[in-house]
Amino acid sequence: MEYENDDRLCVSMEEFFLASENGCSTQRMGRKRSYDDDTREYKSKNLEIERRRREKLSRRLLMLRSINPIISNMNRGTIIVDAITYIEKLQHEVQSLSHQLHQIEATSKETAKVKTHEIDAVEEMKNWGIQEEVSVAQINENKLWVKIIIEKKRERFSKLMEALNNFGIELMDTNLTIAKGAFLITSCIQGKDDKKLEIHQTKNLLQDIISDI
Amino acid sequence: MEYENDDRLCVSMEEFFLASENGCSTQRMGRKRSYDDDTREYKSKNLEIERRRREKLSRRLLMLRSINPIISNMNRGTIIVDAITYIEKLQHEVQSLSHQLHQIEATSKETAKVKTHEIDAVEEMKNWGIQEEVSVAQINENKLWVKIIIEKKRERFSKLMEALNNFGIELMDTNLTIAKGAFLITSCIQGKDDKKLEIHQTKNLLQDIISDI
DNA sequence: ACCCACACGTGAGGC
DNA sequence: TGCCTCACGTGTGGG
Repeated sequence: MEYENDDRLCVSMEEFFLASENGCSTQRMGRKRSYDDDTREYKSKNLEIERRRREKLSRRLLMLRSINPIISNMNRGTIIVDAITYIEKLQHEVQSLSHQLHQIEATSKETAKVKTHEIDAVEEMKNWGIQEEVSVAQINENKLWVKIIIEKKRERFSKLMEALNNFGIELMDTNLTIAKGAFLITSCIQGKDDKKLEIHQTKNLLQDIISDI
Repeated sequence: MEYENDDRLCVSMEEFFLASENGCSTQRMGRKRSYDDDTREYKSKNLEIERRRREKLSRRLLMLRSINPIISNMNRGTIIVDAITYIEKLQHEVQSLSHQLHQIEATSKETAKVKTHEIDAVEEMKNWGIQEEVSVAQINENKLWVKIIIEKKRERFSKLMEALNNFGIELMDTNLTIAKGAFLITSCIQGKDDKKLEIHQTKNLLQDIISDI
């Protein structure tokens, strides 16, 4: 009678439990007795409120279980202990991940700190009257010769070589001279996999790369 | 916690029914009294076990609350709902962090993929009969001249320059030639802040650095 | 038969 | 006062 507005969404066990209880229609014995003797019928006023409270707590417990991917059993106790272990697992995971991330960030900050040591390369180049320059010449059908003079910047040489490698250009007998705030790079280059390199295209490519790094 | 020496015991079944029938609310006192005279003493056998169960569940709930930094109230219900929101927060955090890390890792994998292109530097050096070498010579009171021939490895030149910079050694007019699987590095060096460099110490330092990178 | 987990109704106590 | 939360002892169904 009191169960007719039971809109709980439960899963198998409890649902079955409740359903059987409903179907059997056996009320609790104490309640039944007090209901038979209808002269009294105390009913305690707390009954429905308490029932709502239990219901709400049950819903929340199921909610807690539903967002936990690791469930060993659907006992009330194991739901909580599973939640605890899951929270600990997540905490460790977050800690580990943020540690890794922080470490990576620290190393990048370290290199950034070193970068501040080399601010005046442009000034030095200007003082020595050195101009930036990109020259490309043909050696033979497959090979080109390049000469690059650029401002000295940290990692710039590595980045240049990497970029050329990514564009399918192979470097041979490369030479790098660092002096007076400038990089002087000379190298023979040729395309990988018999790819032909054209002089003007290559020069434009080099200038594009250099302006990016 | 203080329930161990709680000597309130249960009322017998008949007594419970009787109390319900009469609507009389004297159950707890009657319970104690029924324990005092041991002629009745039904005790239901489930009592202690159920008490243990409640106790355990309470402990676990407290445990769940203790590992949760965000607590709005220590109600039984709010503990659970706080745990739910905390788990969701942690899940989002893990997802975000792993996403960031995965992105960074993807870029570093890109560079690692490039590294596989340069596995045979040692072979090439051997084929050309090139030996690794570290030479140091004195130019004047403050300056040394160094010549280094080492196997070509990615980032090795940058690391060497960085290491020397960290050791307080300034490089001038550095020259790097890359050919036949080897790096040929020549440079003038001097100590920063008028620090004197000794030939043998410097050579040992160079060899230590090279063996590390 | 036993054991376990749950829902129940109720009184106590805090605010 | 009333409202809300909790612990209690118990009945009951499933394994």
